[in-house]
Amino acid sequence: MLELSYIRENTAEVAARLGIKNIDAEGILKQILEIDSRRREAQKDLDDNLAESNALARQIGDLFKSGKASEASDLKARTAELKVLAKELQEKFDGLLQEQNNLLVQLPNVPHSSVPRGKSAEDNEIVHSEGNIPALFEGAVPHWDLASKFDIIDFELGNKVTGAGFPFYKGKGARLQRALINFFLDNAIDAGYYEIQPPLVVNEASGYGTGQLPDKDGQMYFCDLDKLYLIPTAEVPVTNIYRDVILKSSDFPVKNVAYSNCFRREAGSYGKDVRGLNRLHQFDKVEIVQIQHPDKSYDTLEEMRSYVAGLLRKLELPFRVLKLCGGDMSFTSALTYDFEVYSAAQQRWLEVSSVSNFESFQANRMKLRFKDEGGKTRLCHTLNGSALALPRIVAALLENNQTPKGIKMPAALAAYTGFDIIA
RNA sequence: GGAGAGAUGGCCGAGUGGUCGAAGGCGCACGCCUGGAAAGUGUGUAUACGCCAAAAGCGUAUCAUGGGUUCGAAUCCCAUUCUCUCCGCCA
Repeated sequence: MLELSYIRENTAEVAARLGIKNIDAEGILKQILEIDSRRREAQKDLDDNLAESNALARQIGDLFKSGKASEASDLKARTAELKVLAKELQEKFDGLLQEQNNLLVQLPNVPHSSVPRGKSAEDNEIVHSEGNIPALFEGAVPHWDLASKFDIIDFELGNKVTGAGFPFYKGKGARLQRALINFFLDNAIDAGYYEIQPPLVVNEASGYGTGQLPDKDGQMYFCDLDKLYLIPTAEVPVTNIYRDVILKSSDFPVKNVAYSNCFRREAGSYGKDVRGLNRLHQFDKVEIVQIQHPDKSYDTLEEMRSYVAGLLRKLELPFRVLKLCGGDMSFTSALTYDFEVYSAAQQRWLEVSSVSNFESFQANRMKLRFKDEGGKTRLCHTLNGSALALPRIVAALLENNQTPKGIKMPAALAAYTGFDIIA
């Protein structure tokens, strides 16, 4: 959620920046400010009323103590009037505040000034490419065929036991998963991240804190009986650790890493996008989360970007980095880099990581603040990124490394898998 | 799941109807003391919103959450949530 004071002081700029996300916000901004001035007026009236009531209550107390009961009764008549009025004023104020919040939560984060304009994924800017696209041998097949050929991932079994999008990993497939998780966690720890194992379900306040709620309600699995949501990413519990927290400047940077299962309903997905491992309802991901001083968050974003690049390099996967255009960015992000690996048999780029700076957008919702050098309480900046999401990495590893003799593992992984070929 | 106890500031903890945003302690910050440190000592130390050009200052709200009683609620009543103890069940 954007800060009201920021909107108030930079209205034109907010409107212009939201234009990069193809949102015509002028109307809603105007509405917010109009309600804001009415809200403040209502608050003034209410506060004045309550101040008078409080003063009278004190007087009545004093009069009672000094035995002047009749004078006290006279004042009581006035407090009764004030009380009726206070209720009305309170309702008016609450209504306006509610109205204002309803509008505020609809506004997405303001994109960074470097974000390119654009409508869709077509308009994303490729800022980096690396690695060679492998030339596959005659008879190379997509990963879903490799999965069944070597019996390492079983989609049919998943369909039977649970449903589409919930595969079983078996034998060397399961070990490869476990190896990747450990590989990613160990790398993160070496880079200074603190490992956390979070709960896989969260309450409503947490969903709201990171911005999944209210606008992405239908994308999360929900346990109705207990009113809990299955997490779509570890970002949700790990960032919410800091909900309603005031950090010290010396706490920066907070660097956390968490491995978790992720659950996504993926309503509305279809076609080749969901084939094989390309889009699952349950998958594994290692997520890095940082909390930073506002002045340093963009340096941190670059640091995270180069960290993720390093992982892909070690895995010897060809990849490219995209700076997302306004139209393709998430609701909460100010700047996002997507990492895509080339999956050679499908002959397409697959998104395996998304690294974002949310600036103070999440922090404002969560009331995550810090005391700055001058002792002032300010909102922190939050960032996160996948490092990495497993399924598409597995897809690319299987496809790119297939040979007539089997699937070779990159050297960096062999120590973790305990084997160097799936045959 | 059954029975009971409880929820107060960063932490501990006092407070059972009035001047209580809240004693005291710890912690933290700054100063004094010291060759330096420790100890000692002094001062300060919640958050949000509003008024004000701004600071100072002032106002309002907040003692788990939401309602209620009262001129007045941390304190009384009701509901909800959570925590702890005992019993049961259990990886």
